[in-house]
Amino acid sequence: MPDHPPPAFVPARELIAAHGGRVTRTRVAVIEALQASPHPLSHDEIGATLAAAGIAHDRVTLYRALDWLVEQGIAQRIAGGERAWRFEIRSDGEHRHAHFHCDRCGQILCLEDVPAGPDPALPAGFELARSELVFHGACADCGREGAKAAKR
Amino acid sequence: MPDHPPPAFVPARELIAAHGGRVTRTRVAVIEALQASPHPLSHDEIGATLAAAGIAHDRVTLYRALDWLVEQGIAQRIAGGERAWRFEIRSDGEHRHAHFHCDRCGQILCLEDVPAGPDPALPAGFELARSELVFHGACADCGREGAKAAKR
DNA sequence: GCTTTTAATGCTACAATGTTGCATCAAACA
DNA sequence: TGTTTGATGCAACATTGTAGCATTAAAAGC
Repeated sequence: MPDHPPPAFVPARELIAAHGGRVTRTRVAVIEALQASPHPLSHDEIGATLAAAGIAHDRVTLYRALDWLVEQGIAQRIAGGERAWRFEIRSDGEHRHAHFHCDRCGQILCLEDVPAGPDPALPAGFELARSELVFHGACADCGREGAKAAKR
Repeated sequence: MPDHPPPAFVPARELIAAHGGRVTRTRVAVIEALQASPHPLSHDEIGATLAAAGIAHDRVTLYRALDWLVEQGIAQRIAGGERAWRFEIRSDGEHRHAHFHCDRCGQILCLEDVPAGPDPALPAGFELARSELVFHGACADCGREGAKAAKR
């Protein structure tokens, strides 16, 4: 179903070094996991990926690695329908796009074709840093099964 | 700063009864708190309002009261920059508008003039339930103080 | 290659937010 | 007024995220 033409990503090691950070197992693995995924990943999912790759890691370390990536502009956060954040890699020059959150399975996917929209006219004194456009509903897989236990 | 012309809200008791729910202190107070606020309130803020009004309440009860309001379409959730949800009353027939989240003070306010935008063309099989357009940055108050401890 | 420096890591402990189960209470209705 | 059952209040727990600090190892200098 993911129909992304895989972008030519900058190698993780270069990306990290270019931002003046130390190239560590954790960071490399996190970036590669994000790059390999067609949709934004949660902290939990990334942790599972690292574990599957046999890379020992601590919950806190992962939080901090992700914080650093966001801080550096390498990755970005998307607020899903739950409390947890999702993360996706920020390909340089890529346009900001909207996201779709499936309220049943919780999956978030990128709507590459839907731009995040124009900047609004904000009241005086307000500074705009970024915008988030998230659509909610049921994805094709969940929608087919009819309205089952759709909470929230 | 809030420049809302206060909408003529349906009295809380009627609103609850119209949805087939029991008219309880908690629900009435929650609805009135939301109706009185110019911006979406967090669970915590609502709890504080109830406490200030001398209405005994339990954390869980408040969660459930809010769940019910959302379920009934009386209120709606907005995902802020933190984990916690914000709630606002849904005036009937009101247009969906965007929100602004101040990354410094955490406040969310309504951008009444900014529509939530047109529905996107979703892949086949997808069902759209609602959309959320949230802008992030610094509000006028926080922006004036310059970039202090602006994390995330 | 070896040493030094300090950024990252991995613990532990904790805070905040939200959920589940169940006994009790009280709103609505006869 | 009594009955029914939706709503509440409590306790216990789950999840997500943060703070402090000792230890490790990446990178730079020798």
